[in-house]
Amino acid sequence: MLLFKISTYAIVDGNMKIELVIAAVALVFFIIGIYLNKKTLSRNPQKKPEVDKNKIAELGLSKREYEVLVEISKGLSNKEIANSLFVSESTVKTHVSNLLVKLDAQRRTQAVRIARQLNIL
Amino acid sequence: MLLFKISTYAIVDGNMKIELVIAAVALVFFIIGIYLNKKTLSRNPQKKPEVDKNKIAELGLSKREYEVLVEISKGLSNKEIANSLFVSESTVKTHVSNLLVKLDAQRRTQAVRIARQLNIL
DNA sequence: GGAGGATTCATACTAAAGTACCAAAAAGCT
DNA sequence: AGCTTTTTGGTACTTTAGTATGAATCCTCC
Repeated sequence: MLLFKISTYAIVDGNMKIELVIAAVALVFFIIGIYLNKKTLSRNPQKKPEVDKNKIAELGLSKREYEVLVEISKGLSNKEIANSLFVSESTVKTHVSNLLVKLDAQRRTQAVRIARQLNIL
Repeated sequence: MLLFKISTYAIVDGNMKIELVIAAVALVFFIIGIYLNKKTLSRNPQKKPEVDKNKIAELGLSKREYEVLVEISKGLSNKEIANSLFVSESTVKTHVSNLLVKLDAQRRTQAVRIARQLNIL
């Protein structure tokens, strides 16, 4: 609107060709159109697959169980997970077992797949 | 440009307010700007994480080995993979072993993770 | 038609994963 | 403090995964 007013004044002053003024205004608004459009599109660019905390709670996954799940998805063995979480391998196995039941999975690989589909990874 | 010419003629006919003409032209080009921008952005909308066939070849993964890899990523056991590919479990094990070496993975879960990072899944 | 990779399968073995069951701390909650 | 869930860990066991090795068949390419 401001730009529009300015262009109007330019005409009132009136020593330029009208076509030029129109061309200039058109160009300016053309660019503004592109600019605004790009901005709105980049504001929410991609629906980032964020971790769905609600679903985690819904499944009854405890904090520790979820941590183990994350480590599994990294491809770690039970022993490696035990080290990274500072617990025994027995503990990890317990968590894994419970986790598989809650995710309705038979294997850890399947657990990862299901977890991905549920957007909790 | 066509639109521009038309608007010029309208002025030559000259019985409308100049401000209105400018406003109209501005609006039209504004919309055109948005439209064109949206079109170019939707032409290549999202860099879809497509399977990188080159990388598969680069790793020396055979057709069958890759198929096994895909089944692994679905969370299937060796026995289940054997059934789905109509081969024995022994064969699957062979493929898995070779596949792990080529992907430089120690476990199938790790293979899946690496494969994802390489965009071959 | 022979060379070589791919696919198939087997046996025998080791390692890892997973189950079942139990039980003691630790942490939260009211 | 008392109750509940979580976290921890153990033993014992079964199952699955993975390795090593060897070998037959199939396919393709030259």
